Amino acid sequence: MPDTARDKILKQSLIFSSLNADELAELSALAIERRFQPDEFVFWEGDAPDYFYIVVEGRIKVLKYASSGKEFIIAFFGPGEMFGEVAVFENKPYPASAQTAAATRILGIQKDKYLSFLANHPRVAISTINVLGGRLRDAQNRLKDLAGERVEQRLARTLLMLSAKLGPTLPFTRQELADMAGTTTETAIRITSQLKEREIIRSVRGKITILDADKLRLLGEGPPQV
Amino acid sequence: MPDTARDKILKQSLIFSSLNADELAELSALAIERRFQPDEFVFWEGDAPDYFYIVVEGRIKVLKYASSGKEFIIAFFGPGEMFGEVAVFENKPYPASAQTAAATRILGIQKDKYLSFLANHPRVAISTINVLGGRLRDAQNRLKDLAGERVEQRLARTLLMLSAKLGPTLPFTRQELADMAGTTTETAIRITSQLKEREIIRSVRGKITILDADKLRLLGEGPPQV
DNA sequence: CCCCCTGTGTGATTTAAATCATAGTTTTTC
DNA sequence: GAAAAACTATGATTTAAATCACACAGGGGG
Repeated sequence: MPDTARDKILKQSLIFSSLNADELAELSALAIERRFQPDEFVFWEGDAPDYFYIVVEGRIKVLKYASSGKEFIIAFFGPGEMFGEVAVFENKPYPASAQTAAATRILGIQKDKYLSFLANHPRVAISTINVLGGRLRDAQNRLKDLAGERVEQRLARTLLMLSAKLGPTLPFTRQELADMAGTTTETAIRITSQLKEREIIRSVRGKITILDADKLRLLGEGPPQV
Repeated sequence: MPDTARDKILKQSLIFSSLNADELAELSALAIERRFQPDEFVFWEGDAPDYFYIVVEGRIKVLKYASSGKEFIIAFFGPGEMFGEVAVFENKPYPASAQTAAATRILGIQKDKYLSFLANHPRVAISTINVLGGRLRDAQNRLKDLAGERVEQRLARTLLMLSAKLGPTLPFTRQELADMAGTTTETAIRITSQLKEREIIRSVRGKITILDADKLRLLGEGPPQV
């Protein structure tokens, strides 16, 4: 049973863009589709990794919990992006949980099937390496930020990172922002309020629009007192 | 000119273990060797990524600087481990600097040559995916720690992570430990002094030996007050 | 239509950890 | 073999950000 939306997503996905129609069909045949309501969990940290996933429609939040229960958001993923891959390529339990942030359709491919597909499609393996490389680069940047930058700068950089991917209008609450930047909701509210004051951002409930990316960049780069 | 030490390292390296003698020779022919004194820089953050590297002998420290100048150590790499790979697979400047931590020999392979080698050796590509997956997992764990755990726990986890790789005796100063855990030298000294008091670790200048990994794990996992 | 929950906003207080300061001790260097 | 540098140590003080506490607005669901 052909599903055009599904194949279109696969084709447009960064990892599979090199595949021709036949190969896409082959891949598509391996996949099963799952549908979720908002806020459902696709898997939990610690689960055995049977599947690796690609978002077809909607939004996935990947997160971990600190020992205090505090949530840390590793990333949001949208259509065409893969998630759950770390566990699969390592054959260890999922290192984080995945929760839908909206009504979401995803494609799941069984670990073993995907690994043999990879072995037979070197270009897909290379793309996978590229995607993982990019994620590793991002993670290392954030590590440095969390270890050495202050909250205001971390928030500024988080906003910039998000807008590089999603454009100037960001569909996140202050709480989500805080959970991505490693701070508290109150602090995130305080700082974004200042940014509104200075007309660097605009915001309505659950949405933040970046008005002046340059100023934000300045804020993120260095301490204001320098 | 055959170099047995060099070929041995390649063979033992996680990424190349699947290659046979011919393939190893092919790879070896692509590589050039570079030698460094301690504390020299192999590349700087922002440099154009011409080469990707494998450590033959010695130790490489990969690090980034916060805007304050504070150093954050992303990782140490020893014989058989690759570094500088993120930049190469993404064709962007090196996202971090690499400095030798001892007299060090490394093998460098030109980006383009390595990419075509990968394309022709799917098993190496798969191994690369595995290594990147592992590093991504580690990075995400550390992100969560830096965002949500307190310094004592971060230090405990840093020690455990290191000892999982290197054994119970760790060749690091308090300063290096601090730069890995995202804290200051003074704080790292204070906390490790407490750990010595409680006979969880032992230490001499520049070396830390873990005596009681279980207690350390307990410390790292949860807040003591729970 | 009203209630409730979620998101935003702000003030007061606390606290963990950074910063500043000083010193002893071991290793390296000239 | 003396001097310098690196590492460890510890006390006092400051500070950024968390925590606690309360209030209000708007949107969605019953």
